[in-house]
Amino acid sequence: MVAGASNGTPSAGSGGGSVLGLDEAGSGGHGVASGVVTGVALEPFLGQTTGMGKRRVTIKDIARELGVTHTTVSRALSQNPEVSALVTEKTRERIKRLAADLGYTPNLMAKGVVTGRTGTLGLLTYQLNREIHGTYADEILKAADRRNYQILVSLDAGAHPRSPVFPTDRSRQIQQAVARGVDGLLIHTLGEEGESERILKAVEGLPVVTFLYPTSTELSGVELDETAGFFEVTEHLIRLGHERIGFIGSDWNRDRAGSGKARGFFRAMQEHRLTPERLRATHLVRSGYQLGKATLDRFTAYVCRTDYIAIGLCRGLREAGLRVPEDVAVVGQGDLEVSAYMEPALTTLATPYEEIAETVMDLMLELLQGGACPRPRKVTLPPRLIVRESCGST
Amino acid sequence: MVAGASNGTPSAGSGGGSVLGLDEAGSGGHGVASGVVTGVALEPFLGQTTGMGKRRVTIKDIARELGVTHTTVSRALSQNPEVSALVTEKTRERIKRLAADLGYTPNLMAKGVVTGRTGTLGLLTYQLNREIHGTYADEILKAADRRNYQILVSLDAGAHPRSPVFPTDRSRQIQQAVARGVDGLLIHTLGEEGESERILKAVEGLPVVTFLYPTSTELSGVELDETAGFFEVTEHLIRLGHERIGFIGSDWNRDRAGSGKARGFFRAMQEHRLTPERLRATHLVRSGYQLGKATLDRFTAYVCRTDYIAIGLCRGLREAGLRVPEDVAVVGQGDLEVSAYMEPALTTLATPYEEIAETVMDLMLELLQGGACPRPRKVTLPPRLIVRESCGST
DNA sequence: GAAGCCGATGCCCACGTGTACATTCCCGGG
DNA sequence: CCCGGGAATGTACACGTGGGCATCGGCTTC
Repeated sequence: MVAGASNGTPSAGSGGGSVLGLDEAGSGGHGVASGVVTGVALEPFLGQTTGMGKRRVTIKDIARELGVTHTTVSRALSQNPEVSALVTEKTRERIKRLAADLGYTPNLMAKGVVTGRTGTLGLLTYQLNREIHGTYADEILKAADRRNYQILVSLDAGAHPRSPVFPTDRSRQIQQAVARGVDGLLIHTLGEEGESERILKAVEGLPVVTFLYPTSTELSGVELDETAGFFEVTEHLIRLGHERIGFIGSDWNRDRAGSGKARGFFRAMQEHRLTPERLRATHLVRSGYQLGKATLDRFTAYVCRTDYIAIGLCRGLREAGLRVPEDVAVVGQGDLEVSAYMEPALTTLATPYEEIAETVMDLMLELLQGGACPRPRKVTLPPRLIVRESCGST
Repeated sequence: MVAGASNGTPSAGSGGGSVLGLDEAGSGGHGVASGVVTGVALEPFLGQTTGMGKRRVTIKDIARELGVTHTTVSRALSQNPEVSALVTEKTRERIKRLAADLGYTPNLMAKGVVTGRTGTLGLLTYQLNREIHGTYADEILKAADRRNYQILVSLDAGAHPRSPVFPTDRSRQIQQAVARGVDGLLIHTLGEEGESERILKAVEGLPVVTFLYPTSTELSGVELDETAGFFEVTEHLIRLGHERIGFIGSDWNRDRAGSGKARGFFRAMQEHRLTPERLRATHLVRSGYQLGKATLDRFTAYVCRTDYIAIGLCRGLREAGLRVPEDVAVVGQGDLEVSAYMEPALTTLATPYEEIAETVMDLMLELLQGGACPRPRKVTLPPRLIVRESCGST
């Protein structure tokens, strides 16, 4: 069935169904049959191996060629300087030379069986086509690469696309990663209360670092200090002379993502003896847009939960006859790629992705070296205020 | 030293030194000294192993407990029905039961050492925070998951962020993935001419499937039939009565991404005896915007290389006093998440991400089973025209 | 009743690598 | 000259799993 029509005469215009064309997109479950332990297969079933390509070069090959034992070769190529010092300078050079000539690459699986370490970490994350999640993944991948670690990515396919924080049971993904032999797990945003316990149970003592919203007290994690960020951004507006400032938060009660942001806003307002007021937006651009058209001149400034909402809000306000930033100030959060290109360019709280990723990796390495899980550590990083045009500088 | 300020009083604009104490944040190369083979370390150097948590349960444990040999346990838990049938129903049940109770998870590394297969594939891709790349990654991950394969992601960190198709030497990433023991490699978009040979050399006979722009004749790949897509979309406009249609393509001569699109457009125009005309946009939204404000009523319809350009164009046209779609029709390509929410909602050529991912995985499995690389196969899939509002239906 | 056969299981080795311990070699001090 | 000692290398085993072959027991078949 694998064969596309590549000729130039396409078949009418797919006009019918949903505008978005999501048509219950199928390609179902692929019939996972006999689960061994938990009812899910951890690995594909590979028929009999048909002698795939040429065999890889091993240390034994090098040893035979040079008339030494594989032990000597192993030592000569060891990453550990103490060990590689055990072999004569001359022999070591001969070995390295031949290894390079033969194109030897160490078999990390074999190494993993022996040492129990693989140099691979599992990353549990959500849909990568979301700019934010994608950026986190990017930075984690880069940070890991700098430390010579590789990343096995597991997508939480069970998460509902509509809600960015939707708890699902990720123990299957965890189990797969563990079986594959990851040294530790990096987890993007925990789900509901029970999840940390489930995770801890599933990983069996493996180091775990969470990021973004790590609520567990038992797991190490890096958190974004949204309270501090929204405090700062609110103060920024107050310094600019605004007094009637509205906060556009989430309408989702269970969404813990909103609470820290609201807290920072409220705290700043109260500290300056101003009355904090809160609006709610469902999600994404459209919601902000409607709000912008409706609220008119009740406020002189808005603090938005996300850039998405801020973008929609700006448009709505403009259509309602208000100018941004001359009449109304708007700030967002997240610093999307488009935010800098908006007119006016959006003032926003940027997430320090790279710093977070670096910290996540540092915590992980710490756990990895510190042996049997020391007390879990929490790190909180503040977002960075990027002042552009949408709140009228000075 | 790792301790963020989590109280509500942020310390001025976070301008000063690094909050984390990472000082000179780079955390550079991690002191990769003695490259073994090519001068880059393939693995992190892990000090001596400090007895990490509790030992995993192995088949030997199960065997000892039940008074059988590990061989019997291995067979009982085998994925291969022929093999597991070798064990008595009763014994098999006892073994499975105990395995479940003990929380046994197979050590896939050990399995990998003996079978030469790991059930892991490497994915070489570009920055994931781009919606398009992220979506490809998402769908590849899902398709792999359905087949019980796991994905090791390598980012082409060397690629320049400005250009989506920037050739860099990815042999290091490939080498790492190979060492880690992937069964095959999925590669997003080849770079310049020489790259396919370099890749083939680096993988040493490992199965490779490329997607999006696979130019090599030696590697299997799944290609998007942009020519057919742009032919279809152009015909669609012609059917709606348009005659003066402009194509907004790339200004980058070396960008092979543009050529297929242009070809489809030109072919459709010529077939209907119309004069094809071509404009060039640098990149992204702004470029389309400027074009929209400038060209005025030279055309009644525009075919844009990407949705980004189409979005900018719409805005530019509107500011120039033209209504979309009443005065001018606009179509894009890519079906971004926002495209459906624009006003007017954008008519566009959607990429069949899921279908592509499924096909990529099918090709890969074919290579994996077919043994020593049969002739490389090419599959070409057409994009799907999604008719919304921006070209005025009927 | 013996030969043959098949089903179930055990024994042993292999995979590629790391490492504790044993061995060899070389050199200097007595 | 002998012996101690350290440096360089080899030997042997381990890691967890899979598979070829041997073994053992019970059944059928003549």
